[in-house]
Amino acid sequence: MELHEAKDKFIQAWGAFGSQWGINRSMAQVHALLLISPDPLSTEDVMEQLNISRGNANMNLRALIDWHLVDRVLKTGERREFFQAEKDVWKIATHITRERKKRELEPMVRLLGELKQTSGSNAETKAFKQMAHDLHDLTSRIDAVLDRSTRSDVQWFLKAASTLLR
Amino acid sequence: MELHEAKDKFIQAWGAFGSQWGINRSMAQVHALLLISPDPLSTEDVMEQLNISRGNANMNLRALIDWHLVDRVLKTGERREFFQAEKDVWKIATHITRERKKRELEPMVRLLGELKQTSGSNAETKAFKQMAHDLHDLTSRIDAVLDRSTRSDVQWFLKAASTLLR
DNA sequence: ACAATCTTTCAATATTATTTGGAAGTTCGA
DNA sequence: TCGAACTTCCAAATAATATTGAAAGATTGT
Repeated sequence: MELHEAKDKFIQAWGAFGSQWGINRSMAQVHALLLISPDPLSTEDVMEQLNISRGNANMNLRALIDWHLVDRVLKTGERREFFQAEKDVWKIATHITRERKKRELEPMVRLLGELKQTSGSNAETKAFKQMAHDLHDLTSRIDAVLDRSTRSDVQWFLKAASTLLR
Repeated sequence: MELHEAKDKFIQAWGAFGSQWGINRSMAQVHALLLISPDPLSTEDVMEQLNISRGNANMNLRALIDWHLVDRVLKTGERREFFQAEKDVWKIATHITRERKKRELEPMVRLLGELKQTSGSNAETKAFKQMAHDLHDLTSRIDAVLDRSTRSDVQWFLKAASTLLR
């Protein structure tokens, strides 16, 4: 396959994949573009290559910086900023995981913790409390794991599971 | 907190959570409603309690059945169907994981496998191939783990990680 | 076979999310 | 301080997605 075709497929696929996971298509595409670019790109480069507006490029670049997936880079003698993606897939995975944990998992754990103390003891309330309890237990365990596990723990787990269990 | 307030909060939160993860709000809300209901509900019950149309209720119930998150139940002497959610949180997690693996992860692994063989050897192509290779490696490891890991493996991992690493 | 009751489909509509593009803001060097 | 070069903001436009509701399709008991 030719490079430009492959790049294009990758950008499209990453965009589609992202939008199935609640990340907007452009943000995922900008990320994809930076991921496979050997050098940092300017806002204009991103606009051109993806055919998106300046505002859109800017907003998504900022969001990616927020997520720690992209860094600003200054080139000496250049006024404008350049952007460069983190290329280490483990760091990418970690940053995405941490960010979503903070934004989505933690609030859910907190809510479930409250809900499992709902007052009452009829069948309906019992079913509700049981579910809140079980979900709280699962989500808080996951939360704890994400807090404490390191890259090497996860690598070990993935390796162990994918070889030992073969 | 009162039951009806708690139920409502849970349904809203589950709906919002779902939509951040690419699952539509109604599907997640129907799921939430069934999760906390001690008895199976009919389509009409779902329509009333969530204020959604018949078509919408029906479509999302079918989708939940597809995902193996909800079962049809027949009550003797009743013409219509009732619906009941799987209540075991581990089974819920497993079914969601398996389904998303099949729909999203597997196609991505396949694509990356192709892309990492792109022809060429200049800096741009090399950067691209490297990224495709790294992502393929990560995603296929995750894929392998999801294939082989059982409930008890995961429970063990979560427990070990959340207690030993404390 | 019919009527009653329930389920499914789908085109129209409504809602929500994303994108645009121009205006305002910022920074830097002369 | 000014103007050039760039970045950010945001209201309006557009696009994508979800929902409705009425009609068609099934199924069951008589």
